[in-house]
Amino acid sequence: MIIEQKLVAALRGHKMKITPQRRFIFQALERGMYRHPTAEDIFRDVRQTLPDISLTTVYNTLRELVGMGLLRQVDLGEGMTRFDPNTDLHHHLLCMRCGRLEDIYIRFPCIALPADQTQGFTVTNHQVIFEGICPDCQIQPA
Amino acid sequence: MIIEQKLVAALRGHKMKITPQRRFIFQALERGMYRHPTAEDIFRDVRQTLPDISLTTVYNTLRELVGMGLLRQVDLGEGMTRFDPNTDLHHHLLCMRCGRLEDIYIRFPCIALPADQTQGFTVTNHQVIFEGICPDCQIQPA
DNA sequence: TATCCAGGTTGTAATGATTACAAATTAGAG
DNA sequence: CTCTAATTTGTAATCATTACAACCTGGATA
Repeated sequence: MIIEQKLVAALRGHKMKITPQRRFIFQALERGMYRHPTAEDIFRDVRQTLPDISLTTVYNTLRELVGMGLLRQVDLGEGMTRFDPNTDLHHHLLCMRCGRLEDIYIRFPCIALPADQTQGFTVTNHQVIFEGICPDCQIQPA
Repeated sequence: MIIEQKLVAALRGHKMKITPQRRFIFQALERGMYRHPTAEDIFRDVRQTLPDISLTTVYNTLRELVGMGLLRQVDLGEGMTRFDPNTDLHHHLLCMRCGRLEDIYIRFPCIALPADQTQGFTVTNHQVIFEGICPDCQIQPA
C-alpha cells in the first residue's frame, strides 16, 4: 500500500485526477513481483483486473510518474525501457546474457566527481551498473 | 590510426574480410570528432567518402564490433544506441536536458561488490553514469 | 445531488530505431 | 584467374513508443 498511497498523494498534490486506471497501475507497481517492469509488463498485469485499459494510458502514466520523479527509468541495451518504483538511491546488477536485473543497496562513498572534472556540469545524481552473468546463465552451456 | 589498426587486426584474427566499408567505418570511429556516435552518425560520416554505403552495413559492423568487445555500447534513455570506441574502463557524465555525454577518467577504487551481495552473479564490469545539467543548458531558461 | 468541463482515456495511425531477408557483389584462398 | 563463402545492399518487417482526435469522467461547484 505504501507505493500506491505515495503516488495517489502525489497526484493530489499536482491536482491530477485519481482514475481507476492510474490506481491499478500503481498497484501493479506496488506488487513488485517483477521489480523492473517494462510498460508492457504493467499493461499485462493491469489488464487482468481492468481488461479494457489501453497501452497508451500505461505509457502516459509511467511517463508522468517519471516526470514527477516518483519512478526511476532504467535504460539498458534491451530496446525497451524499464521502470523502477524504488526511487531510493541504489544501484543495479545486470545479467548480460538474459537481462535479469537486481538491485544493489550499497553506498559507495568514494563516488564523487571532483570539481575540476565536472566540465561545468551541475551533477545531481549518479548510478552504477554492474555487469555480469547470473547464476542461472552460468550453468547453461553458453 | 590506432583504432583502425586495432580493428583491422581483430578482423584478421576472426578470419573476417577487410572490406572498404568496414575500413571507412573504423576510420569514422577513429576520427572521434563525436565521441559517442550513433549508428546514424557513423552512416552520415562514412557516406561523405563512400556515398553508396548502406545503413544496414553500418549497423551490422557496429554490432559485430560490440560482439567482439572492441566497441562499447552506451545506452541512455534516448531511444537510440550510442557507441564508444574507447573500451578503456571509464565513466560517463550525461546532461539530462540535451543528452550531451562526456567521458570521465577517474578510477573509483571503492566500487566493488562484496561477495555476499553478488546474488550469485559473476561480475565482470561496472560503469558509473553521472547525471546533471551541462553548462550550456544551465544558461538557457529551462 | 446535478451540472459541467478540463483533464484523462482510448484506438488507431504515425514515427523512429533497428533487424530480417534475399538477391547481387566481392575479398581473398587456392 | 577462379570460385565460394562472406559481405553488402535495398527493401520490407518489427518493435517500442508517441501523436492525435474523439469520447469519457473525476471532482469542483452551486
